[in-house]
Amino acid sequence: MPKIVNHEERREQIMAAIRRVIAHGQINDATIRVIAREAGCSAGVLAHYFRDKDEMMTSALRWSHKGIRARQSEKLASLRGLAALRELLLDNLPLDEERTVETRLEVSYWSRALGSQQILDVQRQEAALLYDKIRSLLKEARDLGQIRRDVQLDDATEVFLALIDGLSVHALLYPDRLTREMAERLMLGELERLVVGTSIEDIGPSDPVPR
Amino acid sequence: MPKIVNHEERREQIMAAIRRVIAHGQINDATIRVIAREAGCSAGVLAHYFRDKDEMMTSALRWSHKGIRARQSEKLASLRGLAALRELLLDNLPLDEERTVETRLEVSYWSRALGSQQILDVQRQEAALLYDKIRSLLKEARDLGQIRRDVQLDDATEVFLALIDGLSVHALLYPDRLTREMAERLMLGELERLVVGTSIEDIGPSDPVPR
Amino acid sequence: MPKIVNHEERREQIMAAIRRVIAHGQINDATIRVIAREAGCSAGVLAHYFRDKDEMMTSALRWSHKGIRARQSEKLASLRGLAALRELLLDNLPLDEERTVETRLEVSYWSRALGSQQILDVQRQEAALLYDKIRSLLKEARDLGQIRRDVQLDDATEVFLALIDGLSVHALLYPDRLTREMAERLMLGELERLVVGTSIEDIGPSDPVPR
Amino acid sequence: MPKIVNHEERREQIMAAIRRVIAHGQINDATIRVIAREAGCSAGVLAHYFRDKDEMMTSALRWSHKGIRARQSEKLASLRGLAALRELLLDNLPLDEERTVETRLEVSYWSRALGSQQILDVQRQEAALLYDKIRSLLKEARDLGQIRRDVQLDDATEVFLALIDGLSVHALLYPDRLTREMAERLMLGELERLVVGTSIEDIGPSDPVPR
DNA sequence: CATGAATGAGTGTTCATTCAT
DNA sequence: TATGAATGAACACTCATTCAT
Repeated sequence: MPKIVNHEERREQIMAAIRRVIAHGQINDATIRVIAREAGCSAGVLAHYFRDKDEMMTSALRWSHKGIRARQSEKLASLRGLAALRELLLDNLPLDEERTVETRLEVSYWSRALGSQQILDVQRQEAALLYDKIRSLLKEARDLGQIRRDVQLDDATEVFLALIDGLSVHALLYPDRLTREMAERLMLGELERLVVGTSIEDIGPSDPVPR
Repeated sequence: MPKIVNHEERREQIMAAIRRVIAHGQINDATIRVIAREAGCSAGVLAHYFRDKDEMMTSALRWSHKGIRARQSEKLASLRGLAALRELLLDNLPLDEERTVETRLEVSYWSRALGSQQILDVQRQEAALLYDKIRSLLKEARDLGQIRRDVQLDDATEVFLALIDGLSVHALLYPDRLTREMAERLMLGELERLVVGTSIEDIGPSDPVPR
Repeated sequence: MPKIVNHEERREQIMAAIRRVIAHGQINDATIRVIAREAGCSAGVLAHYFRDKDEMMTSALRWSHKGIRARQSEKLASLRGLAALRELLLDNLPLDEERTVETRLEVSYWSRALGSQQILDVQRQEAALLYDKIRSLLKEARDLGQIRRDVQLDDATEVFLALIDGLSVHALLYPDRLTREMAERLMLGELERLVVGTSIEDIGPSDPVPR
Repeated sequence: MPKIVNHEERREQIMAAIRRVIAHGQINDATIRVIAREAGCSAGVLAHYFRDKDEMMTSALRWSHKGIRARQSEKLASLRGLAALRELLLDNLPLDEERTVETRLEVSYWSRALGSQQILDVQRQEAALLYDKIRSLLKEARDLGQIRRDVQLDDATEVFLALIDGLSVHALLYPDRLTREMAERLMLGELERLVVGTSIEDIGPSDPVPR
């Protein structure tokens, strides 16, 4: 029998290497050779696990999205409505190292998406999932009477999505101006505006996560 | 000093070529040869006007910023307070072809900024200018009694900056989801929230620009 | 000795795969991986049956020659002199799919022979066998009084060998110009020139093979 | 002004290098780096003169054909009919070093033609030119009463083409068996068969060229 | 100033081969 | 035996840069 290798596991090791490379520098640094060195293998081995570099990069993006979704699923598992929305919005900000890396990756791929339909599709699809999640949580919160009845779901969703990416890119590029604390506070402030009668603080502390 | 005029003119032709190249495809397509062809000159000539490619790309970014500032200066020349702020916020959205190209360029450079201190500095500096402008207009509007007294200037400025880039990147990548009209409406909606007693419509129509 | 039988059987499967690969495309397409896939086995297995790729390719050529010889032996088993020569000459032309594949293989290896003494030796050896066979059949035909007494055996043999490969390569590369029918007719015409007093048609029909 | 380089001259230098590389070894040895070294320049420079390697190889083949045609044009300039035909047939055999190199090149490309429509087209086109030339000279010779009235032009042309390539490939691969002298003699013998009443020797000596 | 030829490092990719399992 | 993972060199090609003209 041949050397037993978990194919998917190996792919993930390589995708993790891509992630680290992009996290350290810029996406253009992610060459086959650099990725291979970061993954601790030779350049040729990458060909066993990815058709070509495009698939490697696209897969790395999808894999990052998958990880984010898994974490958010867990975080939101026991939450509903406003509390869940609050967790989701904050989780999409680069408030710790892990999420900062995710944001770097995302921003890096935006520029690639401008020239690659495939990458654009991956991002569009993921953005649509986030859109749906936010919108459904907004609706749930409204149905639960946690936020104002007159909130326009579609508009509010778009604004939150814009704030997520806007605050994220600014916290990433200008961390001295927009600290993690400020980003979190501003996002919570926007959420509080929708809340009926009560202050956002009543929802509970952000960290640790309320359950 | 005709030489200097020609020199700068030639630089601008080249930077305009870079802009067009990035507008068509992605920033990685902007190679020396492609830029030279787009500028209608030979590849070697670029070396006379720029130290190296990094300076070329950085200069092209600065030049784009300069053009944006010039346009906004003109638009805001006869406006004060809320009306001026409104113009400024809308001008920073990709609501026409020209500004869409500017947004493409900006987003493209974000990914470069993650690996280049020089580009990062250029963007940080420009962001600081926009920050100051928005904040001072917010203050002016508040002093004029156009917006609520309790508006936190720094926080509101950050939120508007986040909305600018968040709505911009979404309008750029997902134009089917976030149309230009929606982006404009959502931005105006956020501004309206700050206005005292009156609706945003009272400020005047967006197009033509009120003077 | 069943192992040895299986071993040779496996070798033949692989060599048959090489033949099919070359038949489809060009000899440079015959990579280890492609051959393995065509043979329905893994790439590594080939190392068990051939020292290296050179031996694989050389063996495939030898195997093709062996097959051709076997077919011709059978065809000529009950023939003598002119009739046998006629069969042999026609069998060396790409007049059906099988022999077209053989010709593709042969022509492909010519170019390899220019850089590989080993392949050159294989081809030289096979060419010598064909030379001897043609010459001996010519002599037999002459001794039988079927062809003219003044035929120079060596010269005529060389001319037939040249016609075989010349007509073959042209029928292969330019089938629209030199059809199979023309190639067969021209070869028979050349043979007829040697025949005494009688027409080549007297020898008998070409298909089915006279016995 | 830039360094003045005769573009076509430089292309020819490179194509000559390709020719030499193939002449020394096999066509697969003709890699970009080897060709560049043989041409005495860096690998990158080849990109200035050829779109890609395919164009390089195809151009080298066309250039070889062009040289052959030029030589034959000169040789045949003052000849007609049988004498011209004789010169043409002999010129297409590898009877000296120059023509041996040409033959090596041609045989090498045959195998490429099996997988490249472009190369096949180049060869087919050249073969068609040679076909036309031989046929027209045969007709001229027949009209001049130099060869038999009953010669079938198309058939005879095909036979001569087959002999050219057949004798060439054998003289190339098996020079010990088929010497240059034999190849020449056999070709002349085939031509003599067509001549009326007279021996081929009456046409004149082969070298020097009769004028 | 302008040219474009030339360079050489670097790109993604392919491939024959080796080897632990 | 058989596997297929791994290697590392070689491949064609691209690119920013240099420089003689």
